[in-house]
Amino acid sequence: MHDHEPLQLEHFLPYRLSILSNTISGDIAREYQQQFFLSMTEWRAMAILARFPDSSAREVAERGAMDKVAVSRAVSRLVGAGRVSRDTHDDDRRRSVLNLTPAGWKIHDVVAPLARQHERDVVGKLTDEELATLMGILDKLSPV
Amino acid sequence: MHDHEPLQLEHFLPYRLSILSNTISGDIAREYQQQFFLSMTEWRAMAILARFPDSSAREVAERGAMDKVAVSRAVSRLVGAGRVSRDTHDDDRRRSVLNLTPAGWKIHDVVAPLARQHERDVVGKLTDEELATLMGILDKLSPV
DNA sequence: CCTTTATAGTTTCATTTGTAACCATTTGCA
DNA sequence: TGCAAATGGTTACAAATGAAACTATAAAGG
Repeated sequence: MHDHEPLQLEHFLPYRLSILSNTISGDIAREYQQQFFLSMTEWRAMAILARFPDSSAREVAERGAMDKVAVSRAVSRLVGAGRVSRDTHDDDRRRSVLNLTPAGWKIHDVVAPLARQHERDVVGKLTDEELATLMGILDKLSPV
Repeated sequence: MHDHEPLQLEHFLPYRLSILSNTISGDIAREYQQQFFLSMTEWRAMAILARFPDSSAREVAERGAMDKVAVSRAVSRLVGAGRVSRDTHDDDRRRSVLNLTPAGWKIHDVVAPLARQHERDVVGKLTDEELATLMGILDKLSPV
């Protein structure tokens, strides 16, 4: 009678991708959350500020594909915790100028290697060719 | 002096994967959320029940890699909306026996093709070889 | 100039989510 | 048996998130 055609979730790309991504990100996050009371958004903001000092909140949001409210909140907490400094831009007083503080760098220098190691563990399961293909696929599929 | 070695987020796999996955899942979700007031978790539960009728909440959680609280809430809403029926298992009265109702199937039969089409759009950007490699990678990296 | 419009960022409020504690029932085993 | 441990599921409370409204500053156009 009715031909319902359920999805085969186990072969459904968006679903599989979402599980994999959550697993990987979650595994890393758990480690630094315990040690530093650092949310994923906060860590992402810190990583961006490490790489692009003097960014404004908007730039952090753009580079991290996060929304500006999330960034605003993450930055307030980071500033409150003394991990990020917030100044006002000289030429545009709406804009903030964000940077890691020494305390922020100290955390960064623990978490970044940890994240890198975790990535190596994941990537280590792939052949060089698979990795290359995967990066190519990400380039193709990713927005921007 | 200090050698801080910031992460290169733009080449950092967990980060790129997370952006891609959120983009893809978010795009699909936006469509059915508007039309049916259906959260991603609810839709996922429905898709699982379509494919595995008579599942218990725990089975839904397991198959969907969701946590049991999320499932419990999604199922209550679905039952409340008349989209899923909940009975008690004959041999184990702790266990629920869940199924799509006719109203649930009706929604399923709209959303499933929509999801499939969206996947085709995404997958269409890849060559056959890339897709095969990607699925292989997902098999390798995925838990279970 | 001075008014309108755009941009940076924050706040507020409702909703969602995550964790832990909690019932009810069932299972394992002394 | 009967009692502790395990399991299925819900509830309660705190924290995270998202959308919209809001403030402050800057840019654009008459």
